[in-house]
Order: sequence, then structure tokens, then C-alpha cells
Amino acid sequence: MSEVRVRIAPSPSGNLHIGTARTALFNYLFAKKNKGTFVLRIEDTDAERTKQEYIDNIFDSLKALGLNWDEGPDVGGPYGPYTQSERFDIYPKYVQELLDKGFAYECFCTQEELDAEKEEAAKNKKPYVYTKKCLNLTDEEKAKLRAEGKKPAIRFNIEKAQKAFHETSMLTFDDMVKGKLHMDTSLLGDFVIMKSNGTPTYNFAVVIDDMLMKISHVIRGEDHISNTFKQILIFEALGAEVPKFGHLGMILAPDRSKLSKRHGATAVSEFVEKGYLTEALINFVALLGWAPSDGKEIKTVDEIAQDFRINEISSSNSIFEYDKLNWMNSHYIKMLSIPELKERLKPYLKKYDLSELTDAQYTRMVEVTYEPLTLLSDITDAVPYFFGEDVVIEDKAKEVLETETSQEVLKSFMEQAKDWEWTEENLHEKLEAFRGEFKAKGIKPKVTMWAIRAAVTGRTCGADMTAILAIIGKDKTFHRVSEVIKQAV
RNA sequence: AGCGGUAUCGUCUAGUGGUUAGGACGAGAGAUUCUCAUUCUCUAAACAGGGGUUCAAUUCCCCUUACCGCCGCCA
Repeated sequence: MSEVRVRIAPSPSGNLHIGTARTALFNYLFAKKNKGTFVLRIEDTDAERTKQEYIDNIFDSLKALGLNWDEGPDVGGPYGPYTQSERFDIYPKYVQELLDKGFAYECFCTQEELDAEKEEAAKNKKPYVYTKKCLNLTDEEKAKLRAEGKKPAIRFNIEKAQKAFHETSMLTFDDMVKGKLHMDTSLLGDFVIMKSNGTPTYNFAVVIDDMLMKISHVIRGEDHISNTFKQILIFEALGAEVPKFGHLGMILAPDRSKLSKRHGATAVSEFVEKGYLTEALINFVALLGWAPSDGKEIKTVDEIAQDFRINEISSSNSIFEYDKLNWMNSHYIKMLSIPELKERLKPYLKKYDLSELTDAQYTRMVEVTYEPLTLLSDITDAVPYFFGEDVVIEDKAKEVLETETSQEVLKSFMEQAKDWEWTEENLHEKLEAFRGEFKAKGIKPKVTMWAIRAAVTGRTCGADMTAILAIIGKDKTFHRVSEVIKQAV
């Protein structure tokens, strides 16, 4: 078997989409599994929509996900350049070849003419196919049109190619994930391969690039299935080897429509900003359409690659549901080491003055707060009471503090705690005894702790109380508790 | 409209011509903990519908339905 070469070919008209990331992943997995080469190609033929920031975003996101490419615009490779706009001088030669072989022809139709025909077809509820009216233009006619200043586009002659390589008008290929796919190509219109401005269209450029880059397997979204038939015909017309194709189901939003901005994040970088770990993202997205043979769902990309078989990918669409992603994200957060967490949490702690805490205090704070986090960004709202002198008392905490019991607890706490040695270990013991004392009076430990928690943090839930006291220190603790007692009087 | 594709718990999926149709997330109940979270235990939850083929169909075939995609001088 010849060398496996796959590619991901994003268009830089937006940030790296989560769906593109999944396609990239499956290509990457296929390459890994088959000891092949993973190529990154930037399809920026649409100059108007291309932006450098999108190209950067695509690079950064792919890298962050761990999907490193072997050949690409930045690292180069034997079949470059890997940016389509730098390949414009390559395509005319192949257009000419097709023209010479009669598989392509010039079309002088104007946009207005074409639009009118489409409108007409729509009115009659007929599918629109190009009329082929430029197919048999004589040289004189063409010369005349040219003299009028008209520039031709080049169209591919489907019927001619189909007849040259196939018995009937049916074209069939064996898709790696969907099985045999058929299409009656007589239903397809002769499509443009080179625009009148001299730039290639997508369908043509892909074929030339895939051919020249020796791509052996094309794995992409199923929205490309109908393109595949056109592309196969071009490969054949050029006498090139046709790669194998595999078409993946789409990722849909929970309402079964295309995943878009109104459903939340769509770009990998947006997910990251929201506090998702790239490890969780890639793992989650792998599970959309693919299932591990051992039932273990938490896996690194490399582990998945070992187990991966492309024909086992589900061929149906799947819905992007946040529940499982969130679960997975919290799971990955728990697997992070404390030093790593300290670093990765920092961007989400910008609103606080971290210099208020010593490194040891910061460490401890992270240790006692990371567990319930679903998103890294959840840390923002989980830690306000570690900072500043005073604290905002939430409504629920207010209710707790208004009870007589709470006041009694707090007064007693002030009384006793002033003599406590303020280490976490000691506080733990003292607090336990403190709870015991009240328990003897018929006050539940839970109620006792609530009073202290509400006064010190302004909340009814949060991190381990002992640790909180130890981290913020005796002064802040006393300050906050006495404020509460003062206000009640 | 035409063409192509898909159909197992709410979601992601496993699975088989004969199974108590399995797992995960989520949901509900309970236990543990100062709270939240964790952890543990338990529960509910699916083969889209109709025809065939067959001793037997969720599994194979056909039709219907639903959903998705494609029909650009976008990619």
C-alpha cells in the first residue's frame, strides 16, 4: 500500500470552528494510526473573506488541541506551497489541459443571464442546471465576445468526462464511512472551474492541490458529498489517481440546526476563553461519532489513535450537547496538578489582586476551590471572599445571619477564637470542638458552620471553612465577623 | 421540487437473525461531608411507523415519515 497522506484544508474566513477541529482530529487519527502524513493547507482563494488573524487563530487552535501537522504553510514540505493563494500560477496549466482534452470549455455567460435562468428555474420549481449554451460556441463567436471585452469563465464538461470513464451516467464510489455512494451525474450542471478573473474555484483547486500533494485519503464533512462526484470526474479527466474518500456526519446544535453563534461558542478559541480545556474539547469531540472499544471514554488523542478505525465512525449527524462536555471538562480539571492549575487559573483571576496572597496562600486557595469547577472561568465567582477586607453578604447568607442562633454562635466564636493559634491544623481541631459544644446544646454542626461561613464569606456555600479561615487570617476573619455582629445590634 | 445521506433511552453511543437491548452524560431517590462539589448505591429512560423475507427481525429488503446536506464565477 502506498503512503497514507491526509490533509485538513480550512478556509481562513473565520476562527477555527469546532466542526473543523473534529474533521482535523479524524484526519490526524487516521494518519497516526496508519503511520501517514498529516498536511495542513490553507484555502484562502476568497481574498475578500480571508484575514491574517483567522490564519493565526487556525494555527494556534490546532496546536492547542495537539493536532500537529507534518507539512503546512509554516513548516513547509515537499509539495508546497501550502497556502492556496500562493499557488495561483499552478492552476492555469491544468485548466489548459482540460480545455485541450475537451473536458472543459469557455463560458461567456454573464452573471445577469445566469441569475435570470436560476430565477426562471425556481419559478417553475425545476432544479437549476446550467444550460450548456456556451458549449458549442464557434471560434468566430468567441472572438466576437472577446472583442466585446467579455472574459470567459471555464466550465467542466461533465457529460464528456462521465462518458469517457464510465459505462452509464451513474458514478459510484466507496466511501470509507458511508459505504457505496451513487449519483446520476447527468443531473449535475457543468460547473465553473476557473472564474472569469482567472482564479480557480474551490472544486478545481482542491483537486489540483490534492493531486499534487499526493493526498491518498480525503476525510471531510458530508456537506462535501455532492462535490465529491464532481471532483472524481476531474481527477479522472486529468488522468490522476482518485483518492479514497470518507465523509463524516455533521455536528448539529441541540435544536438540530447548524451550530452557530446563537448557540454559544463555535470556535475552539471561544471555548477556551469560556474556560474549557483543549484536552476536554478534543476528547469530547472524538466521542461524537466514535466510540472506544473498551468503553473508557476519557482518553488522550494518542490513546484514541491506537483504537481508531475509520470505518467504525458513525455515519449519522450528532448533536453537540454541553452536558457531557461540561462533565468532561470538570473531570479534566480534577486531573490537573496544582501547579498547573495555578497557572491555568490565573487568566480568570484578573479581577482580583493576587498579590494579596502569598504563594503558599494562593496554592492553598486553589487546592480548596478547584474541585467543584466545571469551567476554569468558574473560579472567578468562587473566590471573591479571599480578597479584600470586607465581603458582600448575599441574601441567603443574610437570612442565616439574622437568626438568633447565628448571632450566638458568632459571639461565642469571637470570644473563643481570639486565643486560637491560627494554623489550619489547629483551626480544624478547634472548630471541631466548637461545633461539638453547640451540638450539645442542640444546634446542628451544619448550623454552627453556616453562621461562621455566612459572616466570613457572605455566602452559604463554598470551600472548606477551616482552610478559608487559615488563608484569610485572623485579622480579616475577626474584622468580618465583628462587622456582622455590629450590624445586628 | 430534485438528488444524496441518516434513523437504538432526552443526548453521545454499544450490540445482535433468538439478549433481562449494554455503557456514558444528564434526570430522579438515598448515603457520606460544615455547605457546594466529590464519592458511593439505587431508579426511570430507546430499537420512528408500515409492509415483506424468515420458525424467529431492533438487526436483512421495500415503502412512508422525520431530520440533515447539496443544488454559487463561496469554500
